[in-house]
Amino acid sequence: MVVMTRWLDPDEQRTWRAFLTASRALMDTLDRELQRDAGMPHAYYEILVRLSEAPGRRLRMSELAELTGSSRSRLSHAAARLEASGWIRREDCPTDRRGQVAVLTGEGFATLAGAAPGHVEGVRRHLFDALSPAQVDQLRRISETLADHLTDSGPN
Amino acid sequence: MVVMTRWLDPDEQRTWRAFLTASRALMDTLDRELQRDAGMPHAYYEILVRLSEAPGRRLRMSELAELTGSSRSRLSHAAARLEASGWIRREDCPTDRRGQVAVLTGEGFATLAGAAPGHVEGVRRHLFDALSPAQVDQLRRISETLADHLTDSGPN
DNA sequence: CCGGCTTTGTTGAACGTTCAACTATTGCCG
DNA sequence: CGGCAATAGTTGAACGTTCAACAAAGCCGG
Repeated sequence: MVVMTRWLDPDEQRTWRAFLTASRALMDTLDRELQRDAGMPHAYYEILVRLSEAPGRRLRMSELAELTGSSRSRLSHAAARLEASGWIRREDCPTDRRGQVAVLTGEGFATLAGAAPGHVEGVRRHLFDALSPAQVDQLRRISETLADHLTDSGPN
Repeated sequence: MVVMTRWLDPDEQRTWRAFLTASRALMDTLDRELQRDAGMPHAYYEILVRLSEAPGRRLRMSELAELTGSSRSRLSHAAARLEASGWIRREDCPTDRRGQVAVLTGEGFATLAGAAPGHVEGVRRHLFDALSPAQVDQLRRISETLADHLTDSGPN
């Protein structure tokens, strides 16, 4: 038999909408700041960050896609742009002839170093400054739970 | 004097990344589900929802933009597409000759009614089912705090 | 009532993402 | 070894968003 939809009760509704509003506003704000101050969207900033943290400042496209939570296609397009900006370079992978390795250039690192302080300020100002330490802790647990839950039963 | 950047401590770092991962994964998942089941992105679904809740199922473009947290431009483009799909219609505003009123069509309402159950299931499954009642409450407070904080000192 | 300032909404171009199709290579199982 | 599914990455088209520029109408002080 067809199961009746369990609609959201008023509290759930309110939570869901507040979450939507807040996360959208937060992301939009940080995106706009980053675009203004560093000329790149947040997604591209994240790519540079991940590369900067990797040994040799280099990562397989595949791993980079995994780490940044983006599709291979998205990363490919992004890499093309980042390469055109001179911030990364792509090399053939020595151990897998199908593979490519993205490498952060000096210029890319410098751009990142220039953008990071402002961005961190933004994250602090718009996120951490607004919350109590207890709330930060709650947010971490909630986020980790959700992330686990979503990657388990996954993209289906 | 130039103030040294206050970097994120390890806990904050972890929280920030978990939040990024979780909210991106959640939105991506719901977006994909909605695209698959109803042929529209989540942003457009929200527009239809807001219209369906308004008296007369109609709203000024301006208010609609406010409610959905989108720019006027974004809403204009979205409205053009929604109109092309036959889900909304635009009329001149009787009281302000500059204004336009977006009206949900019968077809739009029907599409929304068809999409809603599946979407609500998705929200329940991917968000509420993963969290304890206490966490849902925490998430609501956190989100409302953030939303307030972001609209106060605002888009600057 | 006139001049300028604001508000409303649209437009086009540039950008970023998605999706499906495609190539090239690798791994695997008989 | 030979065949074939799986994996790595790219591509182009369609879509959605942003940004700056714009037209049209309202508002408001003199």
